[in-house]
Amino acid sequence: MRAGNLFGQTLREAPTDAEIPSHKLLVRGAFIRRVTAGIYAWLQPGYRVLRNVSQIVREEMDAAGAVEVLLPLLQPAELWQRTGRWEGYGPVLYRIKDRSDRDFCLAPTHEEMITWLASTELPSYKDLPSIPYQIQWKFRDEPRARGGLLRGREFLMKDAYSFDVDEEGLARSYETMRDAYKRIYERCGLDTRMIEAEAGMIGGEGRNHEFIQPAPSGEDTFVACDSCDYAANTEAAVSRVESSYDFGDGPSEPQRVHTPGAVTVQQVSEVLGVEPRQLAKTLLFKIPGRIVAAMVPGDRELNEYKLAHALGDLEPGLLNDDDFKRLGIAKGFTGPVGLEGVHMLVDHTLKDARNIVTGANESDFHLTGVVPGRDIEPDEWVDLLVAQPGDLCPRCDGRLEMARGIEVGHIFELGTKYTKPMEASFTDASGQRQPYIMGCYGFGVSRVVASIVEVNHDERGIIWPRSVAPYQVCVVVLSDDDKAVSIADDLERGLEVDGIGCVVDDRAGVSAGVKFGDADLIGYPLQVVVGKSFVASGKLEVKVRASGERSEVEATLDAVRTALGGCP
RNA sequence: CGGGCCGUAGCGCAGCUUGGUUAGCGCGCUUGACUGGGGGUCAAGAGGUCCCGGGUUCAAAUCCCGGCGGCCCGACCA
Repeated sequence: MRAGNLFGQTLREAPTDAEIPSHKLLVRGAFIRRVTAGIYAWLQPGYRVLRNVSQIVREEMDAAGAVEVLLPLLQPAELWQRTGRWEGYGPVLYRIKDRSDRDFCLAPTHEEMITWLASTELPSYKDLPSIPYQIQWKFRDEPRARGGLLRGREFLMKDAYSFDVDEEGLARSYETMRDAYKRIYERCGLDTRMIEAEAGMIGGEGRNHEFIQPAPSGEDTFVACDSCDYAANTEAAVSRVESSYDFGDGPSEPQRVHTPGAVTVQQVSEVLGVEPRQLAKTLLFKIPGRIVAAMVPGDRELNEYKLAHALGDLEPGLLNDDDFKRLGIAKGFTGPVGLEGVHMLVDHTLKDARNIVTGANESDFHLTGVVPGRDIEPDEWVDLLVAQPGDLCPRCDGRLEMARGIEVGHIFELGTKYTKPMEASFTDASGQRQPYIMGCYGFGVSRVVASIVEVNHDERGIIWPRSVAPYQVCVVVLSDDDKAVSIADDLERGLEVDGIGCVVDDRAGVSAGVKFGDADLIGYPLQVVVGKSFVASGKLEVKVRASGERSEVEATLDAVRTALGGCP
């Protein structure tokens, strides 16, 4: 490939809308162009990287026994109505009507489609297990697209789905995919961490894990133990709280104190001259048919996912002002004592609490000296806290640390979540119809491209690992001497025979500085310089992009291959 | 959906406060010359619905109203 034939222009400055390194560098290097929020055109080098990542995924999926298919992007509403996700997906689902007013959507994921196909293609237990997968575009009308390729409204995903006869089979499929994922990330030059996670919109009944690439630009926060391998998304993390909420003997019964206008934990603790942790927050939620109170220490956050799980996976909504008015509850002064007709969940760290402060259920008043178990009788003691750095690990005596990362994959044991409502079943050995036991395995292909750049760049540009680089070698031609031109041709041809992509930058009238700048920005793993020193001495200069190391080598294909072998 | 900021040439920006020649600058692009190992120099050019609509005014990029689009933080989410 001649540098002059690439479709695209490198930019010296990144557009203002780009903030994170991968977005800036991918745009500057002419890998991608923004069309509108969250939608990108892939230019030639970008598309090559995307294909390289896809190919690694394909090889590992095939090696793991998965089989590649291709499912439609445009799907009829009926399919989605069967699982309730036509409504459930809400505004994130792109909806379209055809000429006769039938509803369609652009697929945000493909569980419905693959499950619908399974019944006809996998009728017998003899057909199982089966793991179809595809590499296909997904469409989600995100509330906030951001970070270039990190969160797009259109993005490329590898999605695999496993169908098994029973839970044991699912566990095996799950582990097969998990191991394949580890190999894929490694081959892409990423150093991901597998963590426990929330299942979210995909749902499911069993295990689910996220693969996270640690990076400051990542959107996910996770906690990790400093001494064992426990790691979990903050949404799902379990932790042990070290500090005690026992504030000693207090009065023999709660005391009503005047706290005019003090609504927040901060305000109340200032008015009463106590630490925020001596307070307990009582938050009220509604779920169909009842009101729920959730109580946590004043210095801690409530984890709404944990609350939802404690309530049988119903989604609790915070009470609004009208609800408070209707129920006659004093907003800002809610407390557990005397709260009638609500289901009360109290975080288990408060089990041994004594002498704490709560709302009095009366405007401008709080109660001090409250003792859970004596003054209030919770319906349930449960874990309701968002894990914090410094908390103790649930598995060992280590401490949890917090970090940010990019979610580059998410795998789920679904069980029968989709196969039951869609009546997808096979015939077992005894002739009975059974729902498939299903798993699904998402891998963000375009997001991985961005993640690789997040992790592999410097102030000059991208540093692609060889495995995914758009081209592995750039021959920078700085002389129009016949010898220089012909060695560049020879190298390109020779490398291409080996399947090694090579760009020859022989653009006329372009200064050496521009060529070097582009080569560094685009991030070819190896640069080979053919200039006046070659004309004079017959030696080539090679530069390893990652280390910046330069050396002189013989002007032979073998010497260049050897130099390339020294690149990451 | 809440808070903040922003829309002027392909990209980055100035001009707007205080309305008034032909709307400017850098990069990039075109042509020519020089140059030729880290974004080089000189000269000449091309390129604009000043986001859209309405209003005020003799006169609007500039002031007012409404809309659309974008970015960031939060909420939410693979």
